[in-house]
Amino acid sequence: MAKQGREYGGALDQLLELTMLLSADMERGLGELGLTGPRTHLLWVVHHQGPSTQRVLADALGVSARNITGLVDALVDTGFVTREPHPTDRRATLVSLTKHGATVMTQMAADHAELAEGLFGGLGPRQFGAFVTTMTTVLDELRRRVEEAR
Amino acid sequence: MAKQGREYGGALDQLLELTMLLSADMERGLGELGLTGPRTHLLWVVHHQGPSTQRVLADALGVSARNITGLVDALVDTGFVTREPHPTDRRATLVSLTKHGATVMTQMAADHAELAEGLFGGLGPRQFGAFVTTMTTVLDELRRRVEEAR
DNA sequence: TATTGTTATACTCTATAACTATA
DNA sequence: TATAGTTATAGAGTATAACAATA
Repeated sequence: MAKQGREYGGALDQLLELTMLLSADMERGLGELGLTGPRTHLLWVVHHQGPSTQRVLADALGVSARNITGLVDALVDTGFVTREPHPTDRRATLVSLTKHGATVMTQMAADHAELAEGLFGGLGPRQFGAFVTTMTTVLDELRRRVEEAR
Repeated sequence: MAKQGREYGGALDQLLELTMLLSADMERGLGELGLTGPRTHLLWVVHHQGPSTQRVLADALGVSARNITGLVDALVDTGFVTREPHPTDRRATLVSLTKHGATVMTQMAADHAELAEGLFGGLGPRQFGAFVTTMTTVLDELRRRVEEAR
């Protein structure tokens, strides 16, 4: 029992270390591009959903509208996005990627795929399949806990 | 080939979602205790390593000495730690847990174990063992990449 | 000289509240 | 009335640089 508990704790520690290394690995290089984590997250949403109002971005990122104003200001200043008037709602603005922003995000998607290949490419098909299955189970349990706690 | 790449990407997305949920789950409740992520990280180090100089804490957390001054200031103000003179080096100060700080960290370790049990307790022994083995492999690859990138 | 920690300054991300323009 | 976004204000975490006290 005690031994089992220690093993579980060790596995959680592995996940936490992986969490930290993964964010370090991803955010490394963002600085050279003039990007930060939150700004990249915003670009990621616009890259996948297309031109979006700031209200939509606030909900997607789970932050206040005021915060989006600041992030978009910075991304306009550094040439990643533009603010355009919304075609039908004159209160709203549409945030779109510039050509530079689109280029950077396309490269980032490729890097994402390369990282995935690097992390999992060394596993056998059986081992990889079992890992995905287990991750799904663990994720479901974690989602359940987070949901229940709200 | 293309299908394989998509599968790898999906697994990486699972890991990233787990990363976000895990930090959300852990930081939930810290606010009620009057703690934040970085302050808790500092307490965690002192809890495990015992009374420590600010220099040691800066290295352990990977942040500047200035930053430690601010975190310790806040933790002293809120009653989690004390600053004591170093017995032999009059330049340095030793940061120690107060009784309250120690109580909170002991409870946090118990919560950590409970979370691990909740996440992995539903897996069979075989499945859990395979998961740990795979995590070890993936972590090694990730550590290798981070090391190589420095 | 080198190291420990602080003061000074600045930037990023975050929040709430009050306000303007529009719906 | 309600919504989209901004200005005003504040707090946390982070950094570098200059400095004081001590090693």
